[in-house]
Amino acid sequence: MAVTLKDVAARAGVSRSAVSRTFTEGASVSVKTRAKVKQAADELGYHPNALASSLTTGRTKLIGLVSNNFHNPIFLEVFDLFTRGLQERGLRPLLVNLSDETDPAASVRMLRQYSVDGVIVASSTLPPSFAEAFKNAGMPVVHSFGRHSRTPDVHVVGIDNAACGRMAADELIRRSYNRVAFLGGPEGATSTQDRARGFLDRLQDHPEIEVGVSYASAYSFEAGRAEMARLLRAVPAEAYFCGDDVLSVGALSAVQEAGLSVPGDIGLIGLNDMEISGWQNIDLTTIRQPLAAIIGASIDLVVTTVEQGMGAPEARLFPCEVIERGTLRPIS
Amino acid sequence: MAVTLKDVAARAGVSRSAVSRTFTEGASVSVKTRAKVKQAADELGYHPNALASSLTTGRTKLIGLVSNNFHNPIFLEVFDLFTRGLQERGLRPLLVNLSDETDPAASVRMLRQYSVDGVIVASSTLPPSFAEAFKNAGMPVVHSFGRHSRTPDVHVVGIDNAACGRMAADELIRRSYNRVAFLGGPEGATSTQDRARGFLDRLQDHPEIEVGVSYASAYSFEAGRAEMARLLRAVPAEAYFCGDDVLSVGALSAVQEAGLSVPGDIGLIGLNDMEISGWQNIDLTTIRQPLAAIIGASIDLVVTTVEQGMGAPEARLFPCEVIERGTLRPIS
DNA sequence: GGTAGTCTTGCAACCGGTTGCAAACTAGAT
DNA sequence: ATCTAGTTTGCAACCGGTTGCAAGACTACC
Repeated sequence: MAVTLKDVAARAGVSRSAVSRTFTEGASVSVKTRAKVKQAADELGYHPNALASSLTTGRTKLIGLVSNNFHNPIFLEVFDLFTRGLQERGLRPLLVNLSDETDPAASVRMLRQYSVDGVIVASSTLPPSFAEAFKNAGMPVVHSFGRHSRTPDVHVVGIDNAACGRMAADELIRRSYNRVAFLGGPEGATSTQDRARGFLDRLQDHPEIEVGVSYASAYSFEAGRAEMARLLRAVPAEAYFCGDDVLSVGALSAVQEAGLSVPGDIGLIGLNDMEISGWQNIDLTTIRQPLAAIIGASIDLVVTTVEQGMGAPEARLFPCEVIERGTLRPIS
Repeated sequence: MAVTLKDVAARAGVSRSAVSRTFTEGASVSVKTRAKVKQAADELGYHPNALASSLTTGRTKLIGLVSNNFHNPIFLEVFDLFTRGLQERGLRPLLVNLSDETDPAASVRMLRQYSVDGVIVASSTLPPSFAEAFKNAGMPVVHSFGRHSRTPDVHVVGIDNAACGRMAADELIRRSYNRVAFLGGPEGATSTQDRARGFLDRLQDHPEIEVGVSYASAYSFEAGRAEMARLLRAVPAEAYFCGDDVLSVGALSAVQEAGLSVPGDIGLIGLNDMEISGWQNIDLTTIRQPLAAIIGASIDLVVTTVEQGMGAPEARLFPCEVIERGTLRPIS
């Protein structure tokens, strides 16, 4: 059925090696031979089998793309950028969904069986041990959206979550809110921990401002809505920094359902700047993660790790910016 | 670096064939040998290389998952369901993003190079020729969310778009709207054409109702918003059937920006029931596609095609249901 | 103990490529 | 025409597995 090297070789009247070399960058073939081979290949519709060649070259050009975030709309953008970025570099994403997994072992095994060249773990909720499991199995790995650490064990690309927390605090301080709070994602997520830390740190300099902290059970609309509804039953803060846009939208919904207005009664600032946040009927003030830069850097990093081996684990962090829309009151 | 058959064979004191057979379902190995091999394999941390074995077996367990829909939130759910469904069956999704592609040739070549066992084209906007290109290259293929046709050229799984159009029309008729309209996606998308057809067909039975049709330039929030804004500058209909939820939300935004209310001034019914549509601050009345059923059937179909070859092309269509929320006026 | 039938096993060839090596060829210099 | 250096080429071994085949081991039965 499929056309192989041998067929092309026979048709072009050359050896199999000649055909192989014709399709190998930088191999030694004469112009004449190459032309003969090319023509025979075209006539037969031949294309080299990437998997067969991976056997000898040790490269599959397959990159495992591992995530557990299939409910946060931001991840559709993430997948879009990853797949395009990888494709542009001639790499193929092998997608692994570990929504239900708590143990990396199965994924490690699977990606080893497919001899992926490298692995990108794209998640802000998976613990560092996941990425490390891949590293320990000898695979080049990058943790995107992972935790910033001074001494990372694997390459990490993302944002400085604590800095974002401070940025959110500054934004609320500038707008003279007197009672503010952090509405985080799951308490166990490192991203939430770091954002909370930065937020609270900065507010320590302002003892006149009252500060609260609470956590939603997940990074999801429903969790944000439920937590805000709970908060509204007591005396709510004047403004909330939500640990993620999807939480913000949930919170926004709860506030509106309670008959209160945003930003009139309660101010909200999120984090991520997902596409939906810019929709005019959401119009969320938020902190934008430079997604494209993060993903570009993740791919670069995994590629150089594949090519040159892993040097010292690196943390590449990108600065965020406040996107001002309509959910915080204006600066007075 | 990696542990191979040979290493295990040496350690267990058996031939390579024995090791291979130990890991092959239904092969003939004695209990004793199997035990020896298993132990040696465990000690060495051996796992068979899936790609190497694919060379002889002709099966990679790789399924190409091809899409161009990376901006409609519904597709995050789609990817979630596909990846989980494939994983459960021991298959791996190789993701192909052809957002910018107009020509299937490159994707066909690439998926052939990786010897995928089958291909799933998941898109309601790609023309049938894309799926056919894979079929013509000899790959088992299923077009999910593709066009229903009495004589399909490839397997198609999805919904009966014309029936959905009729369903939307019925819903508007039941609510006694006198001036209704279809607000479609891109005019070239088969899904939009069919939905329009069903909608208009049904309304032909009601000559007393005034009917309009217009098209947004894409299945996107912004396109829906722009088109609705344009419509509002003239005399708008009383209720719109939007060809997709993401269009509906855009339209909703435009209506609200114009200072009008939904469903007070204008009614909206969408199609898809994406997660966001259920968010309380969107609360969109819509027609739900049974996503899980469609995706399950797509996987089943591609699997049986891989195993038994492609019989007559089949169209599996699933019924939709109206999800009543808050964007149509109550039945009077 | 002998024999037929069934299991198990290793050999060797093969899947579709790549690559080190040495032979064959080419071109240039003398 | 001869020699040298550099290219091009095919052979054969290899990547990590699978599998048809025939020989060897085992079981059961007479």
